[in-house]
Amino acid sequence: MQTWSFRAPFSFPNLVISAFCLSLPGGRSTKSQDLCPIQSCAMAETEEEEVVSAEASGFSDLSDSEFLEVLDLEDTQESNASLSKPGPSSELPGKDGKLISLEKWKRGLDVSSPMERFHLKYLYVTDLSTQNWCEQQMVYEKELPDFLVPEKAAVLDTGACIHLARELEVHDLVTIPITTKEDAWAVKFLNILSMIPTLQSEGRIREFPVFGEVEGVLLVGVIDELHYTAKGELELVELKTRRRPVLPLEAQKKKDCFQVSLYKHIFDAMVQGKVTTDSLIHHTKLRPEKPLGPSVLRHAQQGGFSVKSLGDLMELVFLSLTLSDLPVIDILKIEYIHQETSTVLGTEIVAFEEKEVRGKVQHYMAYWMGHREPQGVDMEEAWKCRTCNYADICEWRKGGGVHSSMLEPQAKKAK
DNA sequence: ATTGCTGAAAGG
Repeated sequence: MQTWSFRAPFSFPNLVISAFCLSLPGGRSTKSQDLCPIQSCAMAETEEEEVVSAEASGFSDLSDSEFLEVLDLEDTQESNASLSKPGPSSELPGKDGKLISLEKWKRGLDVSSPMERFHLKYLYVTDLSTQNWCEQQMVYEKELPDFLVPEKAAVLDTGACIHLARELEVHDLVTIPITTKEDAWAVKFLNILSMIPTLQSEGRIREFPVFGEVEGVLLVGVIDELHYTAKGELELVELKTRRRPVLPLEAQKKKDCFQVSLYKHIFDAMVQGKVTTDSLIHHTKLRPEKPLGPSVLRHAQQGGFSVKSLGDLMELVFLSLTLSDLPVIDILKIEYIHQETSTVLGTEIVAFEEKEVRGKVQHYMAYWMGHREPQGVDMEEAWKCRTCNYADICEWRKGGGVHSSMLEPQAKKAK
């Protein structure tokens, strides 16, 4: 059983409180809720769903988080073997008839795109911002998911916890049991349907889901906060919490700017009606006619939406996005705050450069579509390797700034 | 006749 969080407006009727059902045997949940002391306090148990509210605050220490890292070890996966071996492998056609796996065949020939190789239907916005930091590192993370060193994990957990606390300032979280991906998307859509009117009436929402096809790939993300300023402009705020009370380096800022630029790119497309249900269905392979689960249906009804299928819900979302007088995002703001003290370390107002963003996205997607090899960082940014888990095995480093699969054997430094 | 398949971000 999985669960998804419905972001319930404080005015939402008939909220039920309930037990948390997360029981992935052997798996690790990365949900911030599970780590965050604020939530364990807030858990009350009655029937079937759970509401978390901001009232039970008072988090600060995160000693459980290291413990959770241990569970991560189960997450292993096959190590890549075929990558360095171009050309047909042992599974040639004809041998014992017809049992050739097309997938393996293509993989052996190195024909498939990274999207196919990693079995990805879509990418997260943060995949692309990580790619902006170091493409090669991002590839290794997909290829050989590794475990964060505990200290790094603790910083992430603290950040997640602070974000959760802020989210709970503007709505409750109701955990909804789901069984299918259609249900998961339905909850996402219900969140959108309830957030749009909230933004228009109250002027502020947090954790707004965005999605849209960009350069042929579906991108999915969540906007930290959207609000209207005193002047009536729509402002996006991305909060970045930091372990140390210092401003980020330029490379970090660049990555964060790119992240929020992507959000605007996608959000604007959504409210302009450029994100179609057909495109979404095409990429996600969702089945709009598949019946929704009972808990999702109940929540839809509670929200006043008379829908029977995911397709209905998608239509509503499309209409709500395009007919609610939502403007495009006027201002992109990043706030850096110190984790421990909440001191504001700095604020960036990002100038949205559409052409530049498009160019970068095209370049990044070219990798995902299999049109080019991944690249690591330039020499000047080799300092990034210092904190990279994959530095020891990195083919980019071995090649001295060129992917070693691109090097001619003889061409290697004749000294 | 059968469906494999993802909460995104968390920070450097």
